[in-house]
Amino acid sequence: MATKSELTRQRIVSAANQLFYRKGFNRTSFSDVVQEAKVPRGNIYYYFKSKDEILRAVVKQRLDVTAGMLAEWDRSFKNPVDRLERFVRIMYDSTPALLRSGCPMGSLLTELAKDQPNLKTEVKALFDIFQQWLQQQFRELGYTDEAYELSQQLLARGQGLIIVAQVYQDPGFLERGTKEINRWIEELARYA
Amino acid sequence: MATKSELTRQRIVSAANQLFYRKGFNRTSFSDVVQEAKVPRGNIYYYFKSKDEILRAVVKQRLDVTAGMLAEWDRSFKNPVDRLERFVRIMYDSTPALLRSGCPMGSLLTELAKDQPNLKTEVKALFDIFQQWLQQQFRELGYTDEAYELSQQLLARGQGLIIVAQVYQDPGFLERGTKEINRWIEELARYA
DNA sequence: GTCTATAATACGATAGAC
DNA sequence: GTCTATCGTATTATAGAC
Repeated sequence: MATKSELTRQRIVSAANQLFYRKGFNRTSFSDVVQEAKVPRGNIYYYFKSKDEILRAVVKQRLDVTAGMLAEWDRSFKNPVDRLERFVRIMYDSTPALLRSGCPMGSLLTELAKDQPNLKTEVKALFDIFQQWLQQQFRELGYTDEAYELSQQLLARGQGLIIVAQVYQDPGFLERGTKEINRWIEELARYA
Repeated sequence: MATKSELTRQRIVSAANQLFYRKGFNRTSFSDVVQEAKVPRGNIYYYFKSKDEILRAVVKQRLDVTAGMLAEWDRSFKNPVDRLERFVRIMYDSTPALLRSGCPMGSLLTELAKDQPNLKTEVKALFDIFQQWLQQQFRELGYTDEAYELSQQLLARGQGLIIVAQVYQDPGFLERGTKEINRWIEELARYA
């Protein structure tokens, strides 16, 4: 049920989600969140009793959105190559945001992995959902044993591309990189 | 001249350097730094008038250390392939630190690129010094026009490897990845 | 349930004694 | 130059009125 309460809570989570991406988790204050969400100051503690809990809600929301997206891709594309290339295309499609704030899951993990191990574990789930889906695609391509390794390699390639493109503010590097990844995928498919 | 003042300053920079790597820049407080450096509380403002200035000193120190290391590699290895593979070996040699805290320059840049553009620019210099050295090696391999692109690709591969290895706490992924990069380098050398 | 006022703390930074 | 004491601010979090 979409009570007023539920909607307010949702606004807080969405505001926090954006801010964690644009400013980072540690530099985002409660003041930032309530301002962005247009919720009165102390009210946030009615919904979340700590900042960590907001992060958990943000991760859960991202997981839900991602799960929906992946399910949609599964329906839209019958061929695992098309699915993998659809995944790669996110990087191309969201170039401006990636150049500005990096990878939404990679940058968050990098920040929290340093000395917030509990929060890092939460964020790892964002990698897991993509990794498992990618692994499934490689399995369907015929790479039964290598599927896990290949899924990690694809994630690593994406992360590396995004960071270097961000450092040098170079959308072309991102574009060339995604094309190269697609060539790699097609070659894997050919020799499967 | 190594006055007592200089040594104290150096201790502050070294402490900050370690803490920025292990905890991140924004989560490292002055209290952390003076405690680690064993310098009295307010004393730090005699040497640095702001936290940003400490970061600048840390970057400068890292640049000096890196420049010395690269010069040493230039002396030790005559072959650009050997030099490139020596570069790749840092990742293998520093596996435990990378799994714990990520790439010293990549993770710092990811943190600061979000909404501290001035500090991001400072940290970019750490990428530049490696990038230019790598570009020079690819040039010497015969890849005149492609040297810049190849240097970025090598940086990107390294960054990607480190992040995924850190997410999954998987030293094997890092090791296999560095070997794969070496194969790539040798193939480039072969077809130069 | 919703919101204001405010506590409690940690932060970066300053003033000024020695 | 070195250090202590402390300021002003921003932070997370709470108490309690409505």
